[in-house]
Amino acid sequence: MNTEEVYLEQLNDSQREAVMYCDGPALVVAGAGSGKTRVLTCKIAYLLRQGYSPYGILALTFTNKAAREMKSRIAALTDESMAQRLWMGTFHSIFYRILRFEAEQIGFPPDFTIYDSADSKSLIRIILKEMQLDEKVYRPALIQSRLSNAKNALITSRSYEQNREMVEHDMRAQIPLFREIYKRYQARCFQAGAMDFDELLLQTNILLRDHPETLLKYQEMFRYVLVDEYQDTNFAQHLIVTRLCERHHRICVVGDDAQSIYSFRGANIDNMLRFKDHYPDFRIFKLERNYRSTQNIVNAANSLIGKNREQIPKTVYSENEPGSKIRILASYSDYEEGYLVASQIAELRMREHARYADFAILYRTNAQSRVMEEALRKRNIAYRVYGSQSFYQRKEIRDIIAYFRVTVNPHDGEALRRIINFPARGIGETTVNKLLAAAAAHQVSLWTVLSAPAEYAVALSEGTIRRLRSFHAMMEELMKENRQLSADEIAELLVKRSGMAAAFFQDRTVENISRQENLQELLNAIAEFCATRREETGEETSLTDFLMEVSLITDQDTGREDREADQVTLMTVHAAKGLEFDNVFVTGMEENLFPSAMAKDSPHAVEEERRLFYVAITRARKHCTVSYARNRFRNGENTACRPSHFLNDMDPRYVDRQEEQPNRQAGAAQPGRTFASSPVSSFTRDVRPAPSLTKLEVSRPEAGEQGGIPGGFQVGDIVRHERFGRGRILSLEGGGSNARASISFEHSGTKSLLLKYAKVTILKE
DNA sequence: TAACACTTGTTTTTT
DNA sequence: ACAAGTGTTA
Repeated sequence: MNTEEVYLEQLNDSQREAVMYCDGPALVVAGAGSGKTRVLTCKIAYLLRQGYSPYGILALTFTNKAAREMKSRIAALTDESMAQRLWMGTFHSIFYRILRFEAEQIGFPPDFTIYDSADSKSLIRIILKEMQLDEKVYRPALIQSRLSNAKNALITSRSYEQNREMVEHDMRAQIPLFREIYKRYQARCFQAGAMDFDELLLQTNILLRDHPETLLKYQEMFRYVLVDEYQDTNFAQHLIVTRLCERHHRICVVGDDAQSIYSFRGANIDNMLRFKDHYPDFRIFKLERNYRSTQNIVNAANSLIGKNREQIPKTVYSENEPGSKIRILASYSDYEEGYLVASQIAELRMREHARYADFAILYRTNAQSRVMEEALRKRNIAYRVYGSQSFYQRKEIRDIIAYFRVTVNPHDGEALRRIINFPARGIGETTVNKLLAAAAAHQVSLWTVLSAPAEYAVALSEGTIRRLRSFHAMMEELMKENRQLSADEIAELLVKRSGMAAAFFQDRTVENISRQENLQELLNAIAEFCATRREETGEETSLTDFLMEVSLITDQDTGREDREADQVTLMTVHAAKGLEFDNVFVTGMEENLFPSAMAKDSPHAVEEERRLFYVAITRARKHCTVSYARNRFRNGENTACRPSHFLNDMDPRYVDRQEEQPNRQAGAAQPGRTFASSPVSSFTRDVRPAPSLTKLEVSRPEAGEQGGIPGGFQVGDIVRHERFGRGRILSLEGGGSNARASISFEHSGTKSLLLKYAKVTILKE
């Protein structure tokens, strides 16, 4: 190992093996906090050192943010230009790029734009209206998810009609016309030169399936393929990867089945579980040592996930300090929960000299952030809420981006509809409806009708025609100028010409000022983007290029991390995946909230919720607190809640339930009250002693099994246990991870403890 | 056509 | 509680 490969020394054995095995398909099962990203980045650096060209490496990540982070870590290991040249990004962004390049082959214009889910929903509603279907029966959200499922399964609108299973399902679900909706939806998207997220993956598959020479080109181009978060890939993504690697088999996928939490988006753990079927010559690497969390946190999380049936056997362990147990915080109401969490944060911060930035409050649904925010504000605790309404979801930003889209691709119907009368220019609903009807009747785009209303027999008043013409002329002019200008220049022009700038200047209300600021922020972002590209590549950035970046940006990526800002982080558990914090509060642990009520009747879904809870707990490095409320304000009314049964899924040995308060109802706390009558006790009663103890032990790591007693314990040692106090070791039995000690405690009697878990320290030998 | 009040549904997570 | 969609009025 030469000095250049010094980074390999920082890896543990299994990490290093995973990094250095490059001769065939590799499946890396990476437990939470096991250094997965490190393995991926080191592996890419290693490949580069082995002589792979950066252009020959395709690395697919789950979020843009993850890609950015990995890039910068690779840049640190190798150099900036290497990292820059890698094909690294999300499935969607990489294949958007490729599809634009190959657009001709799939019959799309190279400047095709992206419909985000709001666009796609609004298109669905237009189609429903057109077909005169009742939105209560054909619920747009349902249609949308069904569309997505079909596309993820690679069922095109044409094959859908021939798919008996699908069609019969729709009959039963009382939506027999779904296939017609699908057909029209596809036709409209095609006409608009637009693809939704799922279509990107579907079309990529079609491209690779129907054009063998193109497939071959990319197979040879991507000499090595890596996929992060493989457990979250759906069938369409899985198939793309399979196709790209089917010749050379140089593939490495990394994932953790225990953290698969996106099945609602079509993610399928089977992709990971069946990796061996696709690549019989594969090797599996398990990263089982958790470097992130204390033993208590890891053990509690293990005991929880042990309740799931479907999983790859693995044994995550920690050799960090035992740490404190998972604390459970019970409160009377969501309001009180907020108060308690805020107090705990303040207290812990003082005690541990922590920063606010070391804290995270996690919840199942975005709606829960409100109460927390309120509580934090009251205590003057700085915080930052992630998700909810991201920058790119704001109306003014969406509007200006719609202008960009139309400039690049005027047939983009959803974008055009957004801006046709914004800012108001006298083209009202009636007019738009007439244009839309004509477009549908003649099977052309809205823009085409707008360009020549008379040709499509649209009856309009003289004034309306004039206004349409003026709008049309303005857009044409912008499109023309766009050919000469770079993205930042045209953007600025657009803001002025469209009248948006003026509209926000009209009256200086608070909202308008904020809108203006947002607009300015976007312009700054574009300018920065262009400047960076100019520096890096020496080339000008077109509006199309910028749009490509921006269309696939999501909340997850907007995390413009002010690492400096000392703020508590508030986010959903989903959003927290991949992150870590010293102190984590998992809130709202109640039945029908976490696990979600939606999961109730599907064991599958409950397991996914449990994995979600697992993800939540394993974000914590030092302290993890789990809280629930007995009453919660939901959907405009107060609802009584029961604690989540997931709380009982954690082995009580790693959980501290002493905060358990007798609940305060009228009649108040009676310490001696019979268990059966109290709601609290029904909870307490469920705390079975070490329910899965034996199972857990059996599945513990065999690492060091051959060794003797870990920790150097000997019979006769005086030890201290966090809970039981001082004691003396009477005898030792077993070895390695199964080593047990029988300890006689001064105050708590004699107990037999599994040394792996027990928080025992030697006082005197 | 636009502004306003009213009604309605809706909350699970998101590339 | 809230947002989005609908209907009513000027």
